[in-house]
Amino acid sequence: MAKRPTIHDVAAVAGVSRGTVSRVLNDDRYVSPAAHAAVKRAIAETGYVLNRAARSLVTQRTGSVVMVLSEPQERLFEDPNYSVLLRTATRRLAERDISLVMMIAGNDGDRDRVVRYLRGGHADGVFLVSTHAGDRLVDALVDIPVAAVAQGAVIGRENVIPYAAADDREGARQMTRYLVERGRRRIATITGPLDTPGGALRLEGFADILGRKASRRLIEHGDYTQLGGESAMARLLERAPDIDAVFVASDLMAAGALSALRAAGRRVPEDVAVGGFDDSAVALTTHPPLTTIRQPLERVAEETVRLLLALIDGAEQVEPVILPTDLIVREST
Amino acid sequence: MAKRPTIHDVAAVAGVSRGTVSRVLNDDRYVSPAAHAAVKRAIAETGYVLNRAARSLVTQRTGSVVMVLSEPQERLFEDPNYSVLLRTATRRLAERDISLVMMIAGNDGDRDRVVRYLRGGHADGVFLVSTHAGDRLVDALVDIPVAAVAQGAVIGRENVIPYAAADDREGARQMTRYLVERGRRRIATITGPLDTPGGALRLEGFADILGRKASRRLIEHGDYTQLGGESAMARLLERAPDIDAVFVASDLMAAGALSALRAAGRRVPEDVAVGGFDDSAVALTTHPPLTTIRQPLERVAEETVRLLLALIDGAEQVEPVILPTDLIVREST
DNA sequence: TTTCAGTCTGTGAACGTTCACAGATATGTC
DNA sequence: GACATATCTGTGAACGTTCACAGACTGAAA
Repeated sequence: MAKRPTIHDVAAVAGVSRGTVSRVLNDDRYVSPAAHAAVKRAIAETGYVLNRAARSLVTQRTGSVVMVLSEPQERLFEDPNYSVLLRTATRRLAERDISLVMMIAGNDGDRDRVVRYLRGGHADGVFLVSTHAGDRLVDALVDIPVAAVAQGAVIGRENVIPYAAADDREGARQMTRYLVERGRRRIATITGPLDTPGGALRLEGFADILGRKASRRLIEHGDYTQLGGESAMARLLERAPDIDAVFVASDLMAAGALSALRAAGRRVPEDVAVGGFDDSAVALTTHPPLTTIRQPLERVAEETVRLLLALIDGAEQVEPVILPTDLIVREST
Repeated sequence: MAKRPTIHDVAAVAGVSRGTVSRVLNDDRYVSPAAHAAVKRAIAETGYVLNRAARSLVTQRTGSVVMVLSEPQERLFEDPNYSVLLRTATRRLAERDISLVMMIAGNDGDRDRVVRYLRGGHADGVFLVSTHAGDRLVDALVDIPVAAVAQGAVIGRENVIPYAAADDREGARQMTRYLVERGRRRIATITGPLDTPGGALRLEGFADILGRKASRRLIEHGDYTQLGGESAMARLLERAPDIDAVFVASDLMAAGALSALRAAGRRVPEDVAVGGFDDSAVALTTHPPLTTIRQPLERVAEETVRLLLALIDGAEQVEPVILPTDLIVREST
């Protein structure tokens, strides 16, 4: 197993100097066509691959960004949205030869690890996913000279961390408006945790349409899990047995709500209409299939990456991006 | 924004030499308690963080591992198993201060990128996920001096790439045996792609129990997607209308099968019993909830990581690990 | 012919570590 | 008391790049 060829080997084969090879590698100006060709040929011949560590050492850039999942285990486990995010971000970054490092920040120990990693300059940027309001990590971030963006607003830090997100509030309005138009009169909602944008903003959208009809009695909170949705629905039915529709802030919770309704002997959609949010894969496996709000997740991920790259490239400031949602009507309403 | 402190700064503050600091950093022998304490204090005081690039340059180790998803987009999108894998691997590796880099190898261009990355020595190990038989990447891997393991056997390369996996074959036997015991007489199956272990081995397990009763007529193939399961079920019903049970090689496909059965007016489980595989989140959202085979995915991921770490630490060879599955009975059978 | 700007190339120094070695001190054995 | 051995510490060199600089060559303008 021969040693890996270095820039010196390439230079020797091409009959030029180290510097010229480096210039070719970095697409610098001022390289003669002849030298350029010779270097390219030498690279192919020797099978040379650049040593990133060596480059990093002098440039102070790493060519990598960290995706931080600030989420307790359970959700990550259930939520299929992460996959889309991960895949899209990996792809887009790979195009720029930037690699994506995964980190999980479920507890304070994890968080410290992330902070240490970033403080050590091991990454050029951070990509926060599903970060909750008040997350210490976000506060630590402002002291670290690293580009940072979030997928979905970080509640309370909207102006600190740029983000791309679906229009949660308008999406919730679309669904609520639709339920009203279908003649539903007593519409309840099951929200997500209120320290997440999906929790807070979707509730706001719901309230936007219903105004004072959105009474406390008709609002119940879930944790984005199926079981959470099920028990929230049960509580709702007990407190307000006369509801004829419910807007659930995620498809997975909606699946749970369907079980609770079935257990209570309510027919969907005849007795109670159920609207979800996400248009994830579950929306199709439930019976009946869910009417829901589709988020352009892939585009959200793409835009988030775009913002991050802009910051890494030196942009002083970037504007948040909010993308429109679509109402998808199926049989549950 | 002051410059980041280096090992020299720490040495100066602690009143020792570079070498001693390095020894403390690497838990080397031969450091006096006094020096050790002084260095620790200096590290805390200066806020020093090790520069990995510099270390990498001299040690030829990177402290990172690549997880390669060799999968076309669609599956990744739907399969929730990835999240478990990703989370568990990230956690376990983080404990050893090894970071996990994500790469996707959906097409040949991607694959070349991965090969180049590994050939460049940018990672100490590779973690293959859901690699299909005949994947060029695997062949390229043998020429590269990098530790490699797979989650799930790579069909045809079982002896080349060590792996950890659930006992697919025995799991399929458990389910098939159970269906037989419940008195089902005409049992069909919907397999996964036969170039994946989940496709091939689960079919083998099915055939192990049924013997010659597992006729071609009763075997249909899917692609692990819900839609694929739905159309496979439809084909099966057309070809063999008298079946009274079906073993589906994944929960997601089973969800599709349920739709097809409902569309054909068959009751589940009265007319046709349906058994899934995976015990993923979908198994609970379907109606009725699915009887299925639980895979110890978390342990599979842990074991895979363990094998990888062993190889990185210099083990010459490691043995594959196969973990037992459990039958989970719900209402679909 | 001289001067100048533009193009191209090579070279030394630096980035922040680890490693091998050499030297110094302490501990034990005959 | 002499010697070997174990423990501890500092130092120079190396890892493979990039960057700033200096010098050489070209062609055009004065």
